[in-house]
Amino acid sequence: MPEPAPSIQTTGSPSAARAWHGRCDAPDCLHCESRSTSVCSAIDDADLGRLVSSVVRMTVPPGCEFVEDGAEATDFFNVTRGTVKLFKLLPDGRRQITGFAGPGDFIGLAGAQTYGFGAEAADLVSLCRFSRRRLTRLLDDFPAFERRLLAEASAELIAAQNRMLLLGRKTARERVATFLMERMARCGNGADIALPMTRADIGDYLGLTIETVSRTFSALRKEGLLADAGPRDVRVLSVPRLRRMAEGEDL
Amino acid sequence: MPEPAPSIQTTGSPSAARAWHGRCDAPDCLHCESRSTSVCSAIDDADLGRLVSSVVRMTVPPGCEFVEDGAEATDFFNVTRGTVKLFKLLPDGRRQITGFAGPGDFIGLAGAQTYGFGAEAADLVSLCRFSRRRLTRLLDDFPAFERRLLAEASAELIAAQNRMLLLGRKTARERVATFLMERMARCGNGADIALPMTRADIGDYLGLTIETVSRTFSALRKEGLLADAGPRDVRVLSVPRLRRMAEGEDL
DNA sequence: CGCTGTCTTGAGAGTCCTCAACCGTGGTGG
DNA sequence: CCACCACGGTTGAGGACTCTCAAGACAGCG
Repeated sequence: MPEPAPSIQTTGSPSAARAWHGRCDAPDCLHCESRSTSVCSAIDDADLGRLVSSVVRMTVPPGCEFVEDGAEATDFFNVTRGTVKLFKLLPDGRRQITGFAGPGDFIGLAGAQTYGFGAEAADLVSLCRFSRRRLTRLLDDFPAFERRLLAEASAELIAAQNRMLLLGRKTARERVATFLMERMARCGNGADIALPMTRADIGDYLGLTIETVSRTFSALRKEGLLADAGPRDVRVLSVPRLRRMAEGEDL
Repeated sequence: MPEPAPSIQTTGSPSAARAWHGRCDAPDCLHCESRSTSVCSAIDDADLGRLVSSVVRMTVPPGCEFVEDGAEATDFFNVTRGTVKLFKLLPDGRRQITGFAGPGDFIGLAGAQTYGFGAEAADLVSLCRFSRRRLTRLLDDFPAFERRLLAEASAELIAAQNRMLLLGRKTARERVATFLMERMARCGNGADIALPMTRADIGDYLGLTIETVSRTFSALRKEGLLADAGPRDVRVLSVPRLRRMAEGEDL
């Protein structure tokens, strides 16, 4: 934990927000970058006024932990920019990253009174914040919104089961290959993949150590499956082989 | 796969059902064993007629795989008795059990058109089956039902995150200890725990091999944390120590 | 230019897996 | 009736994959 975890910036505290964001946007749901992909797509343009009044837009600097495991679950979030790390900790510091949330992803499906996980910005992140009460009212008034949230939760549940298969039964190579396939899907299925997280993050995501992640990347490079494509990007040279490796039909 | 996977018995085929169940109950939601704990509790007694007409009651013998991974998701299930194994497979046969569903648990939250997992009865299981279409109609007509389903999904998501922490970061001892604590909670928090699953199932649930599970049980017995309490039951002799071990504050 | 943080690579160790043998139980059929 | 087999569980020996510890390269930044 190197950084002193800079505080959260919101539209509610304009001066502080300026320090980070340069300027302080009022929420503009109609022209939101994530309008079409997020849960908000379940609400018609005509009803967006209700949404705008329920939301606070925030900008969060890298390293900032804006959800703390065990804290009271007062708010829910929608990511509109950047990447968020969701994680759980053991008392001795071991960490498991349970997911990376990107633009359009909803954070905070807890049900319980307290969060069951922590959340930290991996890079510069923009969020929409809903208070628990306002969200409940939105659910009451917009059944489609609730339906969409249920669909979201179901999809996440499926993803979680895939992650369990990975963590419980896949080898290091298979894990890294799966991770790269996942990233590819998120980066538009091009061969070039952005990795906005550190090796430590990847390791904690895949249940491996930094060193094993690094060694596995090196091995894949040596085998001609992977190439560097920038300081924080890699290029997949053989998608089919990588896919087969991810599925466990190892070579 | 030793058994020829006996076919599913439903109230729709009474004679076959008799072969397993002895008799063939029509669904009686009002007096259901799981009335209070399942998602059905979100529907008032007065509206139970709608529920009864949407449900088929089934009895499934041990070893029967009644949901196949990748198959079209036509039905949803509610467990009323017994234990169901939910799992995912790799092509070479490696298996990860993603959860054990017991009485009151809902199976099938997929969202997608196809199941993302398989389901198999661990012992003699009773189920209520909803067709996808009927369930959708129930959701439309009973908002409380949908709300309850969302809560269920959220709770499962939290559980899934805990399982990721276990699979990614816990040692074999910690995994087994966590498993026992989970089982204890499910068996009413008494010191005696029922284990209706085999060592292979436990291993596939915890991301370990049969042998490691067996060895770990033996070690815990030798250390005085555990004792046999029947052919398929164990007794926890020191709940606090087991809990500490499960949390990762290992000894 | 030194500092810090990230990444890489190597050597050795450790946990868990693989392979194998053995035990006890329950069902089956000669 | 009992030998026989299938199955689940236990235990041992050896091996493998990944982790731990350590050192060094590199980039960003004060």
